Amino acid sequence: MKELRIENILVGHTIGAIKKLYEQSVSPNQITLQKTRPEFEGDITLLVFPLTKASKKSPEETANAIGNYLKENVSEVTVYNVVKGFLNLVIDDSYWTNYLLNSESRPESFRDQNSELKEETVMVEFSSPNTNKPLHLGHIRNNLLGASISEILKAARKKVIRVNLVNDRGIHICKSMLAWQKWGNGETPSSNGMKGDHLVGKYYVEFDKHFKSQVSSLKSQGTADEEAEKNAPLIKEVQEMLRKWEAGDKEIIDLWKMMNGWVYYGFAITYKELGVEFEKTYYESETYLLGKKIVDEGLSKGVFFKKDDGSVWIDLTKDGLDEKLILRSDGTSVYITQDLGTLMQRLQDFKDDKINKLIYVVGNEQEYHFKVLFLITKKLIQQNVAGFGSLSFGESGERGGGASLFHLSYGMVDLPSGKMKSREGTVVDADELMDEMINTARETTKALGKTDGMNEAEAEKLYHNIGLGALKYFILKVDPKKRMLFDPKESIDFNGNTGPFIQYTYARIQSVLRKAEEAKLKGTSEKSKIEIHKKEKEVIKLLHDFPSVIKEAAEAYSPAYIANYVYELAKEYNQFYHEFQILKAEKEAEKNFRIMLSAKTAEVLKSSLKLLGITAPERM
RNA sequence: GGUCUCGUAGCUCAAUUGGAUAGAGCAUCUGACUACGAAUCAGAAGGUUAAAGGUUCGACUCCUUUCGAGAUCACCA
Repeated sequence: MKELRIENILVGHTIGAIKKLYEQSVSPNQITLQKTRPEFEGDITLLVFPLTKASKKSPEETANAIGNYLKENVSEVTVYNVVKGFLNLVIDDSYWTNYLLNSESRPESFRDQNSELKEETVMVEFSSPNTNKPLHLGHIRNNLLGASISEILKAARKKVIRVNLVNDRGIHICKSMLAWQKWGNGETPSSNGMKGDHLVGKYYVEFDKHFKSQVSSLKSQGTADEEAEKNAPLIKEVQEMLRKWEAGDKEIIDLWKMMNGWVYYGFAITYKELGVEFEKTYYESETYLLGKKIVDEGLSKGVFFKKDDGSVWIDLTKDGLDEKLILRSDGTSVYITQDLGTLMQRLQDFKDDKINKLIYVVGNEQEYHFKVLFLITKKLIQQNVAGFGSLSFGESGERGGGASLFHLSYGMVDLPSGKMKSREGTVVDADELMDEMINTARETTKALGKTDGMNEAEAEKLYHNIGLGALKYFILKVDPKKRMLFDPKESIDFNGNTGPFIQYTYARIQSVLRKAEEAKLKGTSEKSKIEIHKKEKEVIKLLHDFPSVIKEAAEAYSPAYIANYVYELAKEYNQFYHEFQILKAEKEAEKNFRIMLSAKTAEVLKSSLKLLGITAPERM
């Protein structure tokens, strides 16, 4: 059953007021409502400035007239006041208490409450690791964003398909392979106990070390910089290895399969630790050939053109860009070729799901790449290449506007020393960072003596939840578009605006609720009997905001909206908790009402945390 | 050099997309546990929103210029 929300009621009646009072019609988007600032009396404020065009009266006069109309016609509006062009409306307590009694707070329930949201199928690509090195902090941001946005979209009535794209082939993969072949002495993850992805990463660094020393010795013999980098024996060897790989050389393929196997085993552990899952994983090695087919067809239909050396290009000069390479002169594919193949593969695989939107969660360093990819897709659709013409995919990377391919471009995670670079060893390793967080959680929890009555397994699970809660919140609370700074020397906090703060608030409420149950208090309330206090109303108002916060977060693709909201709610509740007694309240009705308020708050805290991929512990 | 982002308290981040006196946390200082859980709460201090113009009822937000930081412009991914 859908409740009519007060905002909708007010918008409707404000339009009515303008019509009645000034014989003008205004559209709903001209009506702006906002929360009343705490220093003024009221719950909701209507901005009348935009309406003075219709009224042709001063803001104050207009505000008073509308205020009067709303008070007469909307039973929920009890009192109003006007400050400059701001019309502050007081909403009757019964509206808030009714909301509290009737609301449902599981994210799934908002699928119904947010009924104006469109139901559609969205594919979200994220993670997208390379198999030549372990995951680092940058990948963590990517994974957490992808996972969280998927949850948020689900709560906003979308059907979500999460996909990973593993970059498992190419020259960089061969570098690790060659280095292992030369200097590995048959070392394996089981022989030295190293996690597979870390072992392979070690040889990627090893390659670079030897390569650099070859380059510098060539340079000291008088070779020019560029020449040295092209002619170093190691680079020649690795190129030869890639050719053999593409030719299907058994020895090389076996080596590749073995080492990638190590990496996948390592990744699986990291993903499990992070709590990230996918409906399907794609491998570049399985889609790049399909990309080449698209290029062939595009060539014959005039989307692409061939240069004398055999390389294939697209001319994007009319679109304000450049000529862009699609296929190398030796016929091997590049990144963008593979992306086209993967796109087509996905559309085929999920034909029955009728995908409306595909979101690529990829860093902002690749904005140019996606601009090009989307433009190429548009041209392929126009020429009906590879069946693209029958699809509804658009070209736009712009937010909104019904665009079907969207690059969710997020900012880099920087260290105080600047950008992270794998080869230079200036990365914050994902596994190490998670371990550190869990250790800190373990130490802090023990120091606070919170493990009483827990067995070892429960305690370990708790440390994991808190450590990862801190890490996830730390990363997700920042606007995805903005770059963020991480200082490894300063450990992530557990106090203040943090994940554990919210988890603690939840656990504390659970403790109260357990005691309430022991005391056989039901937590229901006859709303009319009690007077609600300001702080209680503030909490209810925040609970009331939850559905619209989900909607906004989904539209902006921003988990930060959820993080900011849930922090606000936890803070507000804690203030209430300190100010009022719950189980020891004077009147029975107050007790029940406050238990109810606490229980609902806990539900929303848990639901919000879930949207961020964070677990709410029952005790901590 | 072309294109694109960004610049808010000492530090890390907010500001409902143009709305009221720019808010939080950390760090610093002060106070509150014999209490339904102190990973909490209350308070103090901290700002010419990089700078200068402009647009309008109203600008951290939009436009122009300057300064500063970063990304990108590969037969890399």
